[in-house]
Amino acid sequence: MALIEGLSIGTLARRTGLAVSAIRYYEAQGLIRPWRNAGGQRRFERADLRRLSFVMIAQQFGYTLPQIKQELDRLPDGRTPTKSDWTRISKSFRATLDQRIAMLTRLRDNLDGCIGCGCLSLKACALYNPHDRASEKGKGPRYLMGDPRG
Amino acid sequence: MALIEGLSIGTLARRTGLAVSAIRYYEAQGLIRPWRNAGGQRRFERADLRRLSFVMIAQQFGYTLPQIKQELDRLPDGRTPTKSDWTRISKSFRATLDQRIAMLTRLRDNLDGCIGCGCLSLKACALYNPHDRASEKGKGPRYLMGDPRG
DNA sequence: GTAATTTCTAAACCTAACTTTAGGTCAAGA
DNA sequence: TCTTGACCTAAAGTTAGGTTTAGAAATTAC
Repeated sequence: MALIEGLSIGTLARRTGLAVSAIRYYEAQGLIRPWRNAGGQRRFERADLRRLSFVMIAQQFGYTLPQIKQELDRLPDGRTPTKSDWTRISKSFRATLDQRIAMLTRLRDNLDGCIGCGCLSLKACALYNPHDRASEKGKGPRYLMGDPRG
Repeated sequence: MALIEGLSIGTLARRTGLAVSAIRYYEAQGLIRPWRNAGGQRRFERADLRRLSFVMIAQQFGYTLPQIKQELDRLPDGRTPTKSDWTRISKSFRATLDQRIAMLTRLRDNLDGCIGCGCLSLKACALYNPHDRASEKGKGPRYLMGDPRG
Protein backbone atom coordinates (compact mmCIF):
# COMPACT_ATOMS: atom_id res chain seq x y z
CA MET A 1 0.00 0.00 0.00
CA ALA A 2 1.67 3.14 -1.22
CA LEU A 3 1.50 6.33 0.74
CA ILE A 4 -1.95 7.68 0.02
CA GLU A 5 -3.24 11.19 0.29
CA GLY A 6 -6.23 10.80 2.56
CA LEU A 7 -8.30 7.78 3.47
CA SER A 8 -10.30 5.76 0.98
CA ILE A 9 -13.99 5.16 1.54
CA GLY A 10 -13.34 1.49 2.29
CA THR A 11 -10.84 2.35 4.98
CA LEU A 12 -13.27 4.78 6.52
CA ALA A 13 -15.96 2.11 6.43
CA ARG A 14 -13.75 -0.45 8.17
CA ARG A 15 -12.65 2.08 10.78
CA THR A 16 -16.17 3.24 11.64
CA GLY A 17 -18.11 0.05 11.02
CA LEU A 18 -20.41 1.90 8.65
CA ALA A 19 -21.31 0.52 5.22
CA VAL A 20 -19.65 2.14 2.25
CA SER A 21 -23.08 2.93 0.86
CA ALA A 22 -23.99 4.71 4.09
CA ILE A 23 -20.92 6.91 3.87
CA ARG A 24 -21.78 7.85 0.30
CA TYR A 25 -25.29 8.59 1.47
CA TYR A 26 -23.99 10.86 4.22
CA GLU A 27 -21.96 12.72 1.66
CA ALA A 28 -25.09 13.15 -0.46
CA GLN A 29 -26.79 14.59 2.62
CA GLY A 30 -23.95 17.02 3.15
CA LEU A 31 -22.60 15.54 6.39
CA ILE A 32 -19.10 15.06 5.01
CA ARG A 33 -17.24 16.61 2.11
CA PRO A 34 -14.51 14.37 0.77
CA TRP A 35 -12.34 15.51 -2.12
CA ARG A 36 -11.54 13.41 -5.18
CA ASN A 37 -8.24 12.01 -6.32
CA ALA A 38 -7.02 11.98 -9.94
CA GLY A 39 -9.10 8.89 -10.71
CA GLY A 40 -12.27 10.38 -9.27
CA GLN A 41 -12.30 8.35 -6.07
CA ARG A 42 -13.27 9.88 -2.75
CA ARG A 43 -10.53 10.73 -0.30
CA PHE A 44 -11.26 11.60 3.33
CA GLU A 45 -9.43 13.38 6.11
CA ARG A 46 -8.78 11.68 9.41
CA ALA A 47 -11.12 14.23 10.95
CA ASP A 48 -13.95 12.60 9.04
CA LEU A 49 -13.62 9.60 11.35
CA ARG A 50 -14.62 11.85 14.19
CA ARG A 51 -17.37 13.43 12.19
CA LEU A 52 -18.82 10.01 11.44
CA SER A 53 -18.49 8.96 15.06
CA PHE A 54 -20.41 12.05 15.93
CA VAL A 55 -23.11 11.16 13.43
CA MET A 56 -23.46 7.69 14.92
CA ILE A 57 -23.67 8.96 18.47
CA ALA A 58 -26.18 11.65 17.59
CA GLN A 59 -28.34 9.08 15.83
CA GLN A 60 -28.46 7.12 19.04
CA PHE A 61 -29.87 10.19 20.67
CA GLY A 62 -32.62 10.22 18.12
CA TYR A 63 -31.35 13.05 15.97
CA THR A 64 -32.27 13.01 12.30
CA LEU A 65 -29.58 13.47 9.67
CA PRO A 66 -30.71 17.03 8.86
CA GLN A 67 -30.47 17.90 12.55
CA ILE A 68 -27.02 16.38 12.75
CA LYS A 69 -25.97 18.31 9.70
CA GLN A 70 -27.16 21.46 11.39
CA GLU A 71 -24.90 20.79 14.36
CA LEU A 72 -21.95 19.91 12.17
CA ASP A 73 -22.50 23.00 10.04
CA ARG A 74 -21.94 25.13 13.10
CA LEU A 75 -18.38 23.92 13.30
CA PRO A 76 -16.09 26.31 11.45
CA ASP A 77 -15.45 24.88 8.00
CA GLY A 78 -15.32 21.17 8.51
CA ARG A 79 -13.22 21.35 11.62
CA THR A 80 -13.13 18.39 13.96
CA PRO A 81 -15.28 19.16 16.99
CA THR A 82 -13.21 20.59 19.79
CA LYS A 83 -13.77 19.97 23.46
CA SER A 84 -15.98 23.02 23.84
CA ASP A 85 -17.99 22.14 20.73
CA TRP A 86 -18.63 18.75 22.18
CA THR A 87 -19.57 20.15 25.56
CA ARG A 88 -22.12 22.48 24.02
CA ILE A 89 -23.60 19.76 21.82
CA SER A 90 -23.71 17.13 24.50
CA LYS A 91 -25.59 19.48 26.79
CA SER A 92 -28.22 19.74 24.11
CA PHE A 93 -28.27 15.94 23.88
CA ARG A 94 -28.71 15.78 27.59
CA ALA A 95 -31.74 18.04 27.42
CA THR A 96 -33.56 16.01 24.80
CA LEU A 97 -32.68 12.84 26.62
CA ASP A 98 -34.13 14.22 29.83
CA GLN A 99 -37.32 15.08 27.99
CA ARG A 100 -37.66 11.61 26.56
CA ILE A 101 -37.04 9.96 29.90
CA ALA A 102 -39.60 12.20 31.55
CA MET A 103 -42.16 11.40 28.89
CA LEU A 104 -41.71 7.68 29.23
CA THR A 105 -41.80 7.93 32.99
CA ARG A 106 -45.12 9.75 32.88
CA LEU A 107 -46.43 7.13 30.50
CA ARG A 108 -45.34 4.41 32.90
CA ASP A 109 -46.95 6.11 35.86
CA ASN A 110 -50.20 6.45 33.99
CA LEU A 111 -50.00 2.83 33.01
CA ASP A 112 -49.46 1.80 36.62
CA GLY A 113 -52.58 3.66 37.60
CA CYS A 114 -54.42 1.83 34.89
CA ILE A 115 -53.27 -1.75 35.30
CA GLY A 116 -56.19 -3.81 36.41
CA CYS A 117 -58.90 -1.32 35.62
CA GLY A 118 -59.51 -2.72 32.17
CA CYS A 119 -61.39 0.31 30.97
CA LEU A 120 -59.08 1.35 28.15
CA SER A 121 -60.74 4.71 28.47
CA LEU A 122 -58.40 7.59 28.52
CA LYS A 123 -60.95 9.86 30.02
CA ALA A 124 -60.55 7.73 33.10
CA CYS A 125 -57.05 6.30 32.81
CA ALA A 126 -55.13 9.28 31.49
CA LEU A 127 -53.02 6.80 29.59
CA TYR A 128 -53.38 8.86 26.51
CA ASN A 129 -52.12 12.39 26.51
CA PRO A 130 -52.18 14.00 23.10
CA HIS A 131 -49.58 16.58 24.12
CA ASP A 132 -47.19 13.96 25.28
CA ARG A 133 -46.75 11.76 22.27
CA ALA A 134 -43.96 9.33 21.64
CA SER A 135 -44.39 10.00 17.94
CA GLU A 136 -43.81 13.66 17.34
CA LYS A 137 -45.39 13.75 13.92
CA GLY A 138 -49.00 13.94 15.05
CA LYS A 139 -51.34 13.99 12.10
CA GLY A 140 -54.28 15.71 13.68
CA PRO A 141 -56.23 15.07 16.84
CA ARG A 142 -56.95 11.56 17.91
CA TYR A 143 -59.02 10.67 20.87
CA LEU A 144 -59.67 7.31 22.35
CA MET A 145 -62.81 5.54 23.36
CA GLY A 146 -65.16 7.48 21.16
CA ASP A 147 -67.75 5.17 22.63
CA PRO A 148 -68.16 6.40 26.19
CA ARG A 149 -71.26 4.27 26.57
CA GLY A 150 -69.22 1.18 25.56
CA MET B 1 -80.24 7.73 9.39
CA ALA B 2 -81.99 4.38 9.36
CA LEU B 3 -81.24 1.73 11.90
CA ILE B 4 -78.01 0.19 10.73
CA GLU B 5 -76.50 -3.17 11.47
CA GLY B 6 -73.07 -2.29 12.75
CA LEU B 7 -71.02 0.87 12.43
CA SER B 8 -69.81 2.32 9.16
CA ILE B 9 -66.14 3.05 8.64
CA GLY B 10 -66.79 6.79 8.74
CA THR B 11 -68.52 6.51 12.09
CA LEU B 12 -65.65 4.47 13.46
CA ALA B 13 -63.23 7.08 12.14
CA ARG B 14 -65.10 9.93 13.80
CA ARG B 15 -65.37 8.04 17.07
CA THR B 16 -61.69 7.11 17.26
CA GLY B 17 -60.14 10.10 15.53
CA LEU B 18 -58.39 7.79 13.08
CA ALA B 19 -58.45 8.39 9.35
CA VAL B 20 -60.68 6.16 7.28
CA SER B 21 -57.63 5.13 5.28
CA ALA B 22 -55.86 4.09 8.48
CA ILE B 23 -58.77 1.87 9.50
CA ARG B 24 -58.74 0.18 6.10
CA TYR B 25 -55.01 -0.27 6.46
CA TYR B 26 -55.44 -1.90 9.87
CA GLU B 27 -57.93 -4.28 8.35
CA ALA B 28 -55.41 -5.13 5.65
CA GLN B 29 -52.91 -5.88 8.42
CA GLY B 30 -55.40 -8.14 10.14
CA LEU B 31 -55.99 -6.02 13.24
CA ILE B 32 -59.77 -5.86 12.71
CA ARG B 33 -62.18 -8.01 10.76
CA PRO B 34 -65.30 -6.12 9.71
CA TRP B 35 -68.04 -7.88 7.76
CA ARG B 36 -69.68 -6.52 4.63
CA ASN B 37 -73.24 -5.37 4.11
CA ALA B 38 -75.32 -6.17 1.00
CA GLY B 39 -73.69 -3.31 -0.91
CA GLY B 40 -70.17 -4.44 -0.04
CA GLN B 41 -69.45 -1.74 2.54
CA ARG B 42 -67.61 -2.51 5.75
CA ARG B 43 -69.60 -2.82 8.94
CA PHE B 44 -67.98 -2.88 12.37
CA GLU B 45 -68.96 -4.01 15.83
CA ARG B 46 -68.88 -1.64 18.77
CA ALA B 47 -66.08 -3.79 20.17
CA ASP B 48 -63.91 -2.60 17.31
CA LEU B 49 -63.84 0.82 18.95
CA ARG B 50 -62.03 -0.77 21.85
CA ARG B 51 -59.76 -2.73 19.60
CA LEU B 52 -58.75 0.45 17.81
CA SER B 53 -58.23 2.24 21.10
CA PHE B 54 -55.97 -0.58 22.07
CA VAL B 55 -54.04 -0.24 18.84
CA MET B 56 -53.52 3.47 19.45
CA ILE B 57 -52.36 2.98 23.00
CA ALA B 58 -50.00 0.16 22.09
CA GLN B 59 -48.48 2.30 19.37
CA GLN B 60 -47.66 4.89 21.97
CA PHE B 61 -45.74 2.23 23.79
CA GLY B 62 -43.71 1.68 20.69
CA TYR B 63 -45.31 -1.55 19.56
CA THR B 64 -45.32 -2.27 15.85
CA LEU B 65 -48.54 -3.28 14.14
CA PRO B 66 -47.46 -6.92 13.83
CA GLN B 67 -46.74 -6.99 17.56
CA ILE B 68 -50.11 -5.46 18.30
CA LYS B 69 -51.77 -8.00 16.08
CA GLN B 70 -50.03 -10.71 18.03
CA GLU B 71 -51.53 -9.44 21.26
CA LEU B 72 -54.96 -9.06 19.75
CA ASP B 73 -54.78 -12.52 18.24
CA ARG B 74 -54.45 -13.96 21.71
CA LEU B 75 -57.92 -12.73 22.54
CA PRO B 76 -60.46 -15.49 21.86
CA ASP B 77 -61.97 -14.85 18.45
CA GLY B 78 -62.15 -11.11 18.19
CA ARG B 79 -63.47 -10.64 21.69
CA THR B 80 -63.17 -7.25 23.33
CA PRO B 81 -60.33 -7.37 25.85
CA THR B 82 -61.60 -8.15 29.31
CA LYS B 83 -60.17 -6.74 32.48
CA SER B 84 -57.80 -9.65 32.94
CA ASP B 85 -56.66 -9.48 29.31
CA TRP B 86 -55.85 -5.86 29.83
CA THR B 87 -54.02 -6.51 33.06
CA ARG B 88 -51.83 -9.14 31.45
CA ILE B 89 -51.09 -6.97 28.44
CA SER B 90 -50.40 -3.84 30.41
CA LYS B 91 -47.92 -5.70 32.58
CA SER B 92 -46.07 -6.60 29.43
CA PHE B 93 -46.19 -2.93 28.39
CA ARG B 94 -44.83 -2.00 31.75
CA ALA B 95 -41.87 -4.34 31.30
CA THR B 96 -40.82 -3.00 27.92
CA LEU B 97 -41.33 0.53 29.15
CA ASP B 98 -39.06 -0.16 32.10
CA GLN B 99 -36.43 -1.49 29.75
CA ARG B 100 -36.57 1.56 27.55
CA ILE B 101 -36.36 3.92 30.49
CA ALA B 102 -33.40 2.03 31.87
CA MET B 103 -31.65 2.15 28.53
CA LEU B 104 -32.10 5.88 28.16
CA THR B 105 -31.00 6.43 31.73
CA ARG B 106 -27.79 4.53 31.13
CA LEU B 107 -27.25 6.55 27.99
CA ARG B 108 -27.73 9.74 29.97
CA ASP B 109 -25.35 8.67 32.69
CA ASN B 110 -22.73 7.83 30.13
CA LEU B 111 -23.27 11.16 28.49
CA ASP B 112 -22.84 12.94 31.80
CA GLY B 113 -19.54 11.22 32.30
CA CYS B 114 -18.54 12.36 28.86
CA ILE B 115 -19.60 16.00 28.80
CA GLY B 116 -16.53 18.12 28.71
CA CYS B 117 -14.04 15.42 27.81
CA GLY B 118 -14.35 16.01 24.09
CA CYS B 119 -12.83 12.70 23.15
CA LEU B 120 -15.78 11.22 21.30
CA SER B 121 -14.09 7.92 21.92
CA LEU B 122 -16.33 5.20 23.13
CA LYS B 123 -13.44 3.17 24.39
CA ALA B 124 -13.06 5.90 26.93
CA CYS B 125 -16.53 7.40 27.24
CA ALA B 126 -18.67 4.29 27.08
CA LEU B 127 -21.23 6.42 25.31
CA TYR B 128 -21.68 3.76 22.75
CA ASN B 129 -22.80 0.33 23.77
CA PRO B 130 -23.58 -1.91 20.84
CA HIS B 131 -25.71 -4.19 23.00
CA ASP B 132 -27.79 -1.34 24.23
CA ARG B 133 -29.05 0.22 21.06
CA ALA B 134 -32.01 2.50 20.66
CA SER B 135 -32.45 1.11 17.17
CA GLU B 136 -33.13 -2.57 17.47
CA LYS B 137 -32.53 -3.36 13.81
CA GLY B 138 -28.77 -3.43 13.96
CA LYS B 139 -27.29 -4.15 10.57
CA GLY B 140 -23.98 -5.57 11.68
CA PRO B 141 -21.38 -4.45 14.14
CA ARG B 142 -20.48 -0.82 14.34
CA TYR B 143 -17.77 0.57 16.48
CA LEU B 144 -16.81 4.14 17.01
CA MET B 145 -13.51 5.90 16.79
CA GLY B 146 -11.80 3.39 14.56
CA ASP B 147 -8.92 5.81 14.82
CA PRO B 148 -7.63 5.34 18.36
CA ARG B 149 -4.52 7.28 17.48
CA GLY B 150 -6.85 10.20 16.53
C1' DG C 1 -86.17 11.28 -8.10
C1' DT C 2 -82.08 13.45 -7.84
C1' DA C 3 -78.09 15.47 -5.72
C1' DA C 4 -74.65 15.10 -2.32
C1' DT C 5 -72.07 12.08 0.60
C1' DT C 6 -69.81 7.96 1.61
C1' DT C 7 -67.71 4.12 0.46
C1' DC C 8 -65.39 0.89 -2.60
C1' DT C 9 -60.76 -1.02 -4.87
C1' DA C 10 -56.22 -0.87 -6.62
C1' DA C 11 -52.28 1.30 -7.19
C1' DA C 12 -49.26 4.94 -6.57
C1' DC C 13 -47.12 8.01 -3.44
C1' DC C 14 -44.90 9.61 1.06
C1' DT C 15 -40.67 9.97 4.62
C1' DA C 16 -36.24 8.32 6.60
C1' DA C 17 -32.23 6.17 6.13
C1' DC C 18 -30.21 3.37 3.73
C1' DT C 19 -29.10 -0.96 0.51
C1' DT C 20 -28.99 -3.19 -3.86
C1' DT C 21 -28.22 -3.53 -8.65
C1' DA C 22 -26.22 -2.77 -13.09
C1' DG C 23 -22.72 -1.56 -15.80
C1' DG C 24 -18.40 0.34 -15.90
C1' DT C 25 -13.60 2.31 -14.10
C1' DC C 26 -9.50 2.46 -11.03
C1' DA C 27 -5.78 0.73 -8.31
C1' DA C 28 -2.70 -2.64 -6.21
C1' DG C 29 -0.21 -6.85 -5.92
C1' DA C 30 2.23 -10.99 -8.02
C1' DT D 1 1.06 -7.18 -17.40
C1' DC D 2 -2.68 -9.07 -15.70
C1' DT D 3 -6.04 -9.95 -12.46
C1' DT D 4 -8.49 -9.21 -8.60
C1' DG D 5 -10.68 -6.22 -5.60
C1' DA D 6 -12.10 -1.57 -4.54
C1' DC D 7 -14.56 2.17 -6.39
C1' DC D 8 -17.68 4.95 -9.42
C1' DT D 9 -22.73 6.67 -10.74
C1' DA D 10 -27.60 6.57 -11.19
C1' DA D 11 -31.62 4.56 -10.31
C1' DA D 12 -34.49 1.46 -8.12
C1' DG D 13 -35.71 -1.20 -4.01
C1' DT D 14 -36.63 -1.64 1.17
C1' DT D 15 -39.53 -1.05 5.65
C1' DA D 16 -43.22 1.05 8.47
C1' DG D 17 -47.27 3.11 8.62
C1' DG D 18 -49.93 5.15 6.41
C1' DT D 19 -52.15 8.89 2.62
C1' DT D 20 -53.61 10.15 -1.98
C1' DT D 21 -55.71 9.45 -6.28
C1' DA D 22 -58.97 7.89 -9.68
C1' DG D 23 -63.02 6.19 -11.14
C1' DA D 24 -67.02 3.64 -9.92
C1' DA D 25 -70.87 2.08 -6.94
C1' DA D 26 -73.70 2.54 -2.72
C1' DT D 27 -76.20 5.29 0.50
C1' DT D 28 -78.38 9.19 2.42
C1' DA D 29 -80.69 13.60 2.29
C1' DC D 30 -84.08 16.58 0.42
